[in-house]
Amino acid sequence: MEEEKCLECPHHVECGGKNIELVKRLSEKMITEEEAYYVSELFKALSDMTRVRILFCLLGGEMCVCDIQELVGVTQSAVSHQLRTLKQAGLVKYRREGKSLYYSIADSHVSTMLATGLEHISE
Amino acid sequence: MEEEKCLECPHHVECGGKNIELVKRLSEKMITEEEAYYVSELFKALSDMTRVRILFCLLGGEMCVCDIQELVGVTQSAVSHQLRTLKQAGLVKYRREGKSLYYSIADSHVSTMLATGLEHISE
DNA sequence: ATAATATATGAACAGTTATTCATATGTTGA
DNA sequence: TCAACATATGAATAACTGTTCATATATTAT
Repeated sequence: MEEEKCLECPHHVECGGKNIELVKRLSEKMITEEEAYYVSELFKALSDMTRVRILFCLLGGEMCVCDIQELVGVTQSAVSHQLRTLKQAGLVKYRREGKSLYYSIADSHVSTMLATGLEHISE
Repeated sequence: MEEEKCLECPHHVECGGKNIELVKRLSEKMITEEEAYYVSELFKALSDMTRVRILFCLLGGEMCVCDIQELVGVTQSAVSHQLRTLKQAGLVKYRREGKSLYYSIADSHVSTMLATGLEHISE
């Protein structure tokens, strides 16, 4: 079999070369490094058990920090640190009412991701 | 104002006590520790830039390791390690064809989560 | 059987992360 | 202004994670 050498990606001659077109096509409309970074940062905010539990609390409606602390069962400081991470990732928002801060889910994407994640592990 | 002491959660007398009912109701149908753990592990698998880029590659269809390596631009070893993480999280599956292993997205939940994540950061 | 190719794996190191502790900030009522 | 409460923040530490390097396994062709 007369093998034709591929100058651009010689590797694929070895690999069979079948996917050269696919690879080239995809690499053009591939997600950018920047997008991939932000997406991974978003999921990183969802990658901790305490934060997941906080978010599932908030699915029931807005809640102040001390109530979250009560439900999740970790220290005030830990909750506060984690809420900051969630806020920075755009997953929660808050409003002040007197001495208390009421946190809530930022938008419907968050609920969707949590629901989909829960579905996925239930299989 | 005559304050009534709450024996169960004295804390909430200070916090206003408004949310005692909410907290109690939610804590019953709260996500379990086990579920929260698995959900967080799932998102942890999505929390790395390299793995996100791999998954977005695979949205275009199944692909062998060397093609992924080409598109993502990291070493073979790194791709392989990350594919293992993705496989363990149930995010990808694979089939063998000759010397090559063809990886693909495990199910529609994965595409949903990626799409929702990408939407979320685009705002 | 041997060589070449495709992929996986284990160990090690550098970088990152979650919690804890102590303390600071902001709000309310007296 | 002061005390009490609700929450945030900074530093420190222990645990975890991703990459690299070297090597192992599996498949195919000769």
